[in-house]
Amino acid sequence: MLEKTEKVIPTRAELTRERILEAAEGVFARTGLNGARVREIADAAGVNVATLYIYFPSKNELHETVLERGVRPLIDLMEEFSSGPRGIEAAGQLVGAVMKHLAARPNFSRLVYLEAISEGSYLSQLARTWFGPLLNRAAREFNDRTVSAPWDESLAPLVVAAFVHLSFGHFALAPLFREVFGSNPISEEWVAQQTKFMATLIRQMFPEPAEPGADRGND
Amino acid sequence: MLEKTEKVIPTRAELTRERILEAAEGVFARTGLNGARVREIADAAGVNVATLYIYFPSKNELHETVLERGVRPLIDLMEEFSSGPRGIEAAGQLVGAVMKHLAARPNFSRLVYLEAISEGSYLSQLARTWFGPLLNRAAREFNDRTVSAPWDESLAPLVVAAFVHLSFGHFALAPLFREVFGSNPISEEWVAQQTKFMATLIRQMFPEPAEPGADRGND
Amino acid sequence: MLEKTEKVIPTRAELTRERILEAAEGVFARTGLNGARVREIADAAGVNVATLYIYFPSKNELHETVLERGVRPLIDLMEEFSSGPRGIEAAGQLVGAVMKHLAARPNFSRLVYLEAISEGSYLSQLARTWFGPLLNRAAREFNDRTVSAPWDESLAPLVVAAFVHLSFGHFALAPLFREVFGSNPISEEWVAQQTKFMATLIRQMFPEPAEPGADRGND
Amino acid sequence: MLEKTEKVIPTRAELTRERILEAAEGVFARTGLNGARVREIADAAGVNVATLYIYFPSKNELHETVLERGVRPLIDLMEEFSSGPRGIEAAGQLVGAVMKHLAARPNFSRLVYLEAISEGSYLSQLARTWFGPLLNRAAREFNDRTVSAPWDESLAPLVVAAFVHLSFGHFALAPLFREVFGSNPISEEWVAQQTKFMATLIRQMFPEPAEPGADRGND
DNA sequence: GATGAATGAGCCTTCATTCAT
DNA sequence: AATGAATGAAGGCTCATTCAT
Repeated sequence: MLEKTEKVIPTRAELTRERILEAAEGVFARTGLNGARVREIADAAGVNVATLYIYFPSKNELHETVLERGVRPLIDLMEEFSSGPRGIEAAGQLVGAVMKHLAARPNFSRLVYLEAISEGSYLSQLARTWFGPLLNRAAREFNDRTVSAPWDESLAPLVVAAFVHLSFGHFALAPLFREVFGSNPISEEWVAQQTKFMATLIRQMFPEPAEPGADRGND
Repeated sequence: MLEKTEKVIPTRAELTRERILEAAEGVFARTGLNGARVREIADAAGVNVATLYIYFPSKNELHETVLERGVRPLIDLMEEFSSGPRGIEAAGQLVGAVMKHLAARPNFSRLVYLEAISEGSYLSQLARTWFGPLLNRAAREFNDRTVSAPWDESLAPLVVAAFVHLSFGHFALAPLFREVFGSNPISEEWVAQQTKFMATLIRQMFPEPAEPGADRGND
Repeated sequence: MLEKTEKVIPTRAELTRERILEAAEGVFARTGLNGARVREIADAAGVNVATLYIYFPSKNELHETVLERGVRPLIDLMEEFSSGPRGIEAAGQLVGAVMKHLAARPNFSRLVYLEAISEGSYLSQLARTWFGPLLNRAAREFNDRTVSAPWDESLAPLVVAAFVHLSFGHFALAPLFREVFGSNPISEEWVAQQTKFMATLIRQMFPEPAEPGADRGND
Repeated sequence: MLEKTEKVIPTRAELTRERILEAAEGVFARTGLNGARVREIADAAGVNVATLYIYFPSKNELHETVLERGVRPLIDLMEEFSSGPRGIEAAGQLVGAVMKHLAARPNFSRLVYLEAISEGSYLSQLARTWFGPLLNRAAREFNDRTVSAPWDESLAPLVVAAFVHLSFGHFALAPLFREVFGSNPISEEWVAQQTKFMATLIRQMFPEPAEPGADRGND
């Protein structure tokens, strides 16, 4: 777990700042940077608009801070795992951890998608600090390991991208699938199933024939 | 197919209308409904703002018309396939056709994602007229057919959703992956690979070992 | 009556022009010059907006022409009477004739009021060509004739103004009184009564006890 | 009387609001609701347009508030008089009080006329809350009292309407009569004369035969 | 530190007017 | 003579942002 004991008593100002960020995340996720109204964020945070401007110099910077606040835990996660062991097990655990984090902040996935679709100014930062390192490392690992048809080296980017689609996309497109299937993709059960689904896919791609006794029965 | 020979000479007005729709699709895809500036759309279409309002009563209705124009071909596609044969081959062909259509209109995927993320007013229409019927049918077919572990019935929604992620998401997230991998996901090669990847996944899920002679060679 | 036999066959263009003027009068009366929409006038006249601009160079000039068209008969009326006999009988007849004309074009009274209230550009023209000559002559005549208390010379402008209020105001304020009294001031009966009321006022102000046999029967 | 001592120090916001209302009354009176430019009102009030919209949600509602602000004193006046004594004296005093109020706010008469002519949305409210009660009561009183020819019951609405014409119309048509007679109807002298004129008319209509020595010779 | 009040800039929309057919 | 198509110039209204208290 992360250090929860350090920040013992948050200042009143820190609380206000946090409330604003929380409110902003929701509004940005729902309406996008352009559609978001500062007034609405301030109202949702329970503060005056002028107060909001004491904490953040502009709507754009607030938006950026919201994104930063969202990736930071993911970066921590990645670093944690990148120093740990590799292999299918580790991959599965990373996927699980990411899914858990995204489930805790469903708005973040939407923010990332909005940023990507609109080619926002924070996109390249996102690519550089998280998606880039993670996906490239995963692709390398995929290539180091893959052997059997039908998978081959050229598929690496697609495969790792697929996991982004299945994780972030799961939360970003949740409203669509809720409408289509009548049940909420963000519910614990669905998230758990989606996580399991991704783990299954990993195992399907890397049969791990060498390790007897493990992961029997899948194809 | 539908009459393509009747509308030989489009009216000047029809051309203008089409130009506006085309321009609007691009702007909406890049900035979302809220962020889109009518002025920018008009400029991109090469018409005066007032002209735009001769053809469309409001920005919102223009947006809706753009979405309608995007789904209609997909609906046609679905109907065409729903009356044809079923099976893995057909599924693969549908995936291919959809990918081809999405590749031809990369903006449309973005529009769908934006609509889903922002829970726009057209989302339920999208769910009702296309995603709903298609995905539910696909899920049923998946369940009719699946047998072997690790796949089971409860996975059906996730699996069909996965194909949405891999197709629409491929185009919607293109800017991110371009940044990450340094090459353009919308390029013909990548689209072809992604299509093949999805077909591979289908075959992996439905091994079809029993039916000799059927569905041969579709890879 | 006025020459109706001269304009035997009006040109098609003349008819169009007349239709536009007629429509414009209604729209201007209801919404004022500023509030009037050229499109609405054209629609009411059953012509294209561009057509309207063939007949009238601008909305303002159309407005002015409408006003001109409205005063011209009144000017004729005044000239007719100014060359005729004077006296109470004549005054009563003029009032009756004016009321009849205003009743036939209830919109015109409104236009005059709108022009006066907004101090429109045609107001001084109205004052110079009609209200001025008529009211000043009437005031002079009032002074020539009045004798008995409580009326005295200084009241002349007020008295003649009163007749403007009671005639033009009757039609201009018709919507208010319709609302208040539940019956339509523009109806024939009410107009007749109002005319009679004004005649009574005239007689009250100028008792004419000396002239036996005069002013008989006009009540 | 109402508490005039309570609101000792008006808020800054209250002052701004009042400034806007004052400015709006002038602009609306001159140009009508349709012709009025919000920008012009704001400029006249010395505030930014956005500020205006903090106080009033729309131009229409501002207009309505201006009208309300104008009638309220008249309603107070009416209530005051309706609980007092009746008779010619009282009628004369009411007329005088109304004239005084209208003279203090000459724009209000114009607003009423514009609303009546354009059959605005506030007209029926005006009719219900002020003109209706007042005129109907006056008409009843007229009928209760009148006896002698040439006045008879059916004239009641016309007679009370006449007083509206002579009071409100006096101010609404002021620009016209200024142009015609070369002197300003809104000047104190003219207003005083017009008030006296109306009082004379009242006395003419109700000779008050009981009081010997008064108003001899008219009828 | 927080807020009520205010504003410049800009956005969606409409309007009077023109042009090509 | 008439019209469908198009436009420059506002107009009403909102928004991100600032200032005085």
